[in-house]
Formats: sequence, C-alpha cells, structure tokens
Amino acid sequence: MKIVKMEKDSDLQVTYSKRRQGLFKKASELCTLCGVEIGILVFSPGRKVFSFGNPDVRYVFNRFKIYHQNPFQLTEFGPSATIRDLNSILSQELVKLEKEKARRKILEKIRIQREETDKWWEKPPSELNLRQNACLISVLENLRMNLGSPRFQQAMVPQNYCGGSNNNIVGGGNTDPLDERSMFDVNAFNYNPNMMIPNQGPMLGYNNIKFEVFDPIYNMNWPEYKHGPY
Amino acid sequence: MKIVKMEKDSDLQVTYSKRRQGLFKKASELCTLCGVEIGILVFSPGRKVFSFGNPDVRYVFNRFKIYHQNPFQLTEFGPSATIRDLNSILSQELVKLEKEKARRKILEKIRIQREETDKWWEKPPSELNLRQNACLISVLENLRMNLGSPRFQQAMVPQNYCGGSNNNIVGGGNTDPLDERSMFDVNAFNYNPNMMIPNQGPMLGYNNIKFEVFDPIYNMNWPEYKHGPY
DNA sequence: TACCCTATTATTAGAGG
DNA sequence: CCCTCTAATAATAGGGT
Repeated sequence: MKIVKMEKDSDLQVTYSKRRQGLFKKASELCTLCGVEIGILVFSPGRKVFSFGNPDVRYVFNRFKIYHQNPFQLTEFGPSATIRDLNSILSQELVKLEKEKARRKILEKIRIQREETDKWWEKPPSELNLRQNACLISVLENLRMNLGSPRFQQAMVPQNYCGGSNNNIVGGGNTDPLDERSMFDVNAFNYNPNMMIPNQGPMLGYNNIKFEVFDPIYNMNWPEYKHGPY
Repeated sequence: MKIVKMEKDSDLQVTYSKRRQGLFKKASELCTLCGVEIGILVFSPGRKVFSFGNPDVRYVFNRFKIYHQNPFQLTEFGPSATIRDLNSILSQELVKLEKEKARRKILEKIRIQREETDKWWEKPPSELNLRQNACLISVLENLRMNLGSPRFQQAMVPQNYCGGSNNNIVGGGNTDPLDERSMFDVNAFNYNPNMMIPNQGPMLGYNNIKFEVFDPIYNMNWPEYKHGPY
C-alpha cells in the first residue's frame, strides 16, 4: 500500500480510526513488555484530540516538561498554530513579564535605599541620626579592642590610604563582566540533545486542524478505552 | 506472544528498540495517510526520552498545554490580528521577559553576595582586607573632622549607648515592610526578610543584616547593568 | 458510524553473524 | 552494539452488512 494522503474522506476516516487503534495497541504492548512510559497525542482529522498514556498522558507530559524548564520558543509553534494559541501564549507571557517587573522593582528599590544610606559615615556626625551614631560607636568599640593589629596599623599608613570620597578606591570586584553575562545566557538550559531523536515523522503540509473539544483520557489500560474519548 | 513484562534485560532492550521503531513507523504512516498531527514521548528503560512528532513533538504537546492552561481570551489584540502580528508581539514580549529575568537575577546575585559578606566590621582589623580597612579609615577620617560635634559627644555618653549585643537598640529597620513582603509572597520569590531592611551601614548588634557596601561594580547605574548584556 | 470477514501485507522474536 | 534472515504472528484495506 502506498503511503500517501488518502483522497476519499470516508476511507481516510476509517483508516484513521483503525490505525489509531493499532497505534495505541502497539504502544500499550510496548508499555507492558518493556515497562516504559509513553504519552501520545493525536490531533485527528475530525478536529478532536485522542491520547494514549501510560500511566497517564498528563504525567508523561509533565515529566517531559522537566526537560523543558526554559521558556518555550516560538519554533515550537508550527504554521498551523491558531490565533487562539498565540493569544493565549501571549497573555501567559505578559503575566510572567509583569511579575518579573514587580520583582525587579522591589530589588531596585532596595538598592536605591541602600545607595541613599551608603556612605553616611562621610557626613559630619552632627548630621547623623541616633542610629547612625550608634553604629559609629559600635565600630569604634571594636576598633578599640583591636588597635594593636599590625595590619590595621599598616593600613593607616598614609600611602596606603585609599579612603575619602573616591569611589574607585577599592578595585577588585568584578573586573570581568563576562561571567555576569553568562547569567544572561537563558537559552543555555539543560537540554540534552541525546534525549531527543530528531523528529522522525514525515514533514507533511500543515493542515489547519483546530482543536475545540478534547479530553485526553484515552488510555488502553482504562475501561473507557474501547469507547474512545469522552 | 504473551504480553507481559519481559524478564531478560537484553531481550527487553532489543524488543524495546524494535517495537519503538515500529510504533514510530506506524505513527508516521498515520500522519501521512490521514494528515494528522501526532506527538509521542517514550521514556525508555534506559532512562532516555525518545520522541516522535509531526510537525514537531513540542508543537503538539504545546497545543495540549495551551488548551489546558489557558482559556481563550482576547486581550488587547483583537480578532483581526494576524498570526504574524501576534508572533511578532510575542517575540518582543519574550525578549522583554528574558531581560527582566536577567536584571532580576543580577540584583538577586548582588543581594546574595551582600548577605555572604558577614559582618566584617565585627571581625578584628587583622582579618579585614584592604577594602574593609579602607572603609574603617574613611569612617575615622570623618570622625576626626567632627569630634567636636555636640550630638556625637552626646551619643557617646554611656546611658545613651545602645550598641553592643542588644538587638533592640535602634528601632526602625523593617517597621513597615508589609507591602513589599506581600509582593514577594505572592510571587513566591526567594524572600528573605533581611533584604528588606534598608542599608544603614554597619550596625553592631543588628543580627542578620549583611551587606557589601564598597564594590562599585554592584552599582546598577553602571553601563553594564543599565543596558544589560544584549 | 460500527462491526465482521479475509486476503494480503507488515511486524517481529529469536537465532545467528 | 549493529545487522540479516525467517517462521510465526499481527495488522489492516477493502468489501460486505
């Protein structure tokens, strides 16, 4: 039999039903024989979705999601993605974006507050509040306990003095912004190429199948199996 | 052949490979014959994932995911929006989202590093590094310039001394962080109450307030951070 | 649509290289 | 691990009801 798209629609429907059943039976046997977990989704020509799953298609799907912690990529959505699909994705992403913005704003507020209170010790003590003076006192307390430290005394030598209002005194820090940059490599997710066999399916022309109603409960191990999805 | 789990592991492996191949072939034929979209995931006995997909397994499973997670809603993008429009908007939003995530990650890293810098002013000066000594020196310099300040001298009076190990000395701190805190709770952020307290400089006796003051690279106004890595 | 029948074809377990 | 071969079994297209 030549494997090409069937012309007659009635034949196609029959063949689809038979072969889908055969496919799910094969999958079921494979599960039992080898103790593997399988999830199958089929978007049918009749605008329904049929599924097979052991132990459950949702379980398999969720397990798969572990390998895809990264945000989805547009390439995942083929040419037959509907406006509904994309609108839905878009609203999800907008929600995520707002949350991220909120998170960042909070962190930034904290940073600004810190900056505003940074270097308060450069002000004259007369302008300090009680808390800040208390801090100074604490520092002095500790200093007094350690005045004999050689390193401290060395640091007090003028040519080693780097203080004052110069922001660049310290050096060090992050001289190599590249490692920061690696944090941005969001696409470097833990994706193992070995885990996926490249798509072995035939690259067909994409038909505009829209899914409207489906329930993925179509499990060979369930009594409902013989009656199809409900 | 009896469909039960195979005992011999070598047999199982062989059968698994053969039948998985057969399953994918059946799926492929079904795709071609009936023009349907199929996604299959198999978690193998060897703990690998094999997939079949037409047009792509992620595409198929995303249709599943989208249907389940998001009721259809037209946001500001009406029915006349084309897929191209939405795809374009979506890409833009994704880029924004990633940037937000990256910015937040940097802020978070800064926060963590600050927390890791552990009350250096409580250590003896002999254990301080140059930067930290420079900070102390800076403080002392300013102190020396202002020793005559009445308020400072008043603060030095023993009965007003609130330093030491008393936690309740200064008050303030996170007196009203509730709004921020709730935002973090809502977002399930790695909320740490310590980061809510505005940086007031070294305050001995304020437990758990940890920060790093002097590294200018942590200034978010620096170009590297302002514009992000991209 | 669903089920039954059957000739034909396809799959595959097991053995061997 | 890969491949080939083959007998036995299973799937299924097409036709009928």
